Amino acid sequence: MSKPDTKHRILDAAERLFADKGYHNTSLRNITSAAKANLASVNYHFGSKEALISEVMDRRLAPINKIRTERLKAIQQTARDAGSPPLAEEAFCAFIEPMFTFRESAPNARHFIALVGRSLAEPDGTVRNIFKKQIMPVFQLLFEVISEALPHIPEKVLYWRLHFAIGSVSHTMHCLCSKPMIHTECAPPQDSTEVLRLLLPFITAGMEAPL
Amino acid sequence: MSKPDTKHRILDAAERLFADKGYHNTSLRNITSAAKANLASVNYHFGSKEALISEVMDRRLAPINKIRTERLKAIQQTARDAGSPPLAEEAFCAFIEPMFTFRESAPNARHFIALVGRSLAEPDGTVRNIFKKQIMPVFQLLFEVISEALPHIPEKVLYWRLHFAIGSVSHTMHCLCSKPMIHTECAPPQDSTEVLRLLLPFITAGMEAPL
DNA sequence: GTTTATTTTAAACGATCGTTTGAACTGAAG
DNA sequence: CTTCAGTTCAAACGATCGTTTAAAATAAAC
Repeated sequence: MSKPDTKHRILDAAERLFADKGYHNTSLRNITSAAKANLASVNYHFGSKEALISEVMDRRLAPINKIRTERLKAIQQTARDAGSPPLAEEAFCAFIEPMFTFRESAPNARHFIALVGRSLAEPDGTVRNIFKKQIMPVFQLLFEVISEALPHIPEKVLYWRLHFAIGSVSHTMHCLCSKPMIHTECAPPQDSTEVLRLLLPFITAGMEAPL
Repeated sequence: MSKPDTKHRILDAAERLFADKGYHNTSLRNITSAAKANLASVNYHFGSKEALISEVMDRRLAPINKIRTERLKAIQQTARDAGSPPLAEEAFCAFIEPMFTFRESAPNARHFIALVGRSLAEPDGTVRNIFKKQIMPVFQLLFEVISEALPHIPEKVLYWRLHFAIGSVSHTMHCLCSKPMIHTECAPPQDSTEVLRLLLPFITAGMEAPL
């Protein structure tokens, strides 16, 4: 951490500001002044604003997606060895839990989670494509495992249900940081694992719903 | 439509561009040139960019939310008259279907649906608050009806499940306009009512999931 | 200590933003 | 025809954007 200290500070500040105000509404001057760095240092260390957001996303998503992939493949292998289908709930847990775990792992980690939660809804292709590139293989694998878990459900139905589930997850992730929508009393969860324990049964029941 | 023709053209162009590129990434020059209007006409007719997006949202949301409210109140009244709880699926249908119906009602209506779907994920408070102001009473009413439909489920659980359901809905609404996430073959629905018929059982099963 | 390579800095670049201005145009009322 | 409110228009406002430049500062190598 001796030399590229500036780089880290920029990444941290960018992560927080992108999550709070969005990509287009955050200027490089906002970021560099928050990071106590010179304006030109962003273009020096990263090349461009787009390369910066790309690196902001990648440094967190890569390890998280690695864990997700490992867990999903383990579930797949265990089920095949046992000759019985995997559990849909376990598959979704493997997909979702790493995000919640990371969220609690560091004081500023929740900013990134909100950023990721918003990524799929980003109207601009820049952010969305960066996120898609990272998440697509995991989605594919998740879809595989879910297909094996629920072989009686047609692929097209499964596709859309997975789509709905992703909506629940991403909406939850970026809402855990902001103000509650309906009831002020219900909203603030100190420990987000409580939300995970509510989210998993919801998704599982939806996925397994009768046709 | 004789005099304020420009106002309509601006609203339509703004609706499409805000949905496609987002609020901050769409300039008034983009809008006025698409609407074949003068740059200053936005500030003349609306006052500001923020007042414009507000009117873009309101002119569609107001009638849709009126329908939703009427249907939800009718469900509530019918159930109370019959002395039996309402059906959760009917309540969600009353909430969701008007959006899908509107989406198919005009060739350009789908742009607005995408805009609304993104609104809750907007990092900027401007757009989100405009949308919240319109949607909050409907959310409250929906929560009421769902509470009566599922009285055995604790309020806090119900709150979060409704939260998850809203995530599914909004994600679906803004994704119906863009590229599919996973399978190219599954995605493009000509008639979005097919998606509604898949979405409702998913949400209902999730809401009614065992504790 | 001198010479390299790396990083930081202040200043400026051209472009675009939302908004404002004041004159030109419009069409119906007097 | 003249008057006048309503509308459109070209032009400019100051501010901010992402990026670039070239010099200054720092660290590393010899």
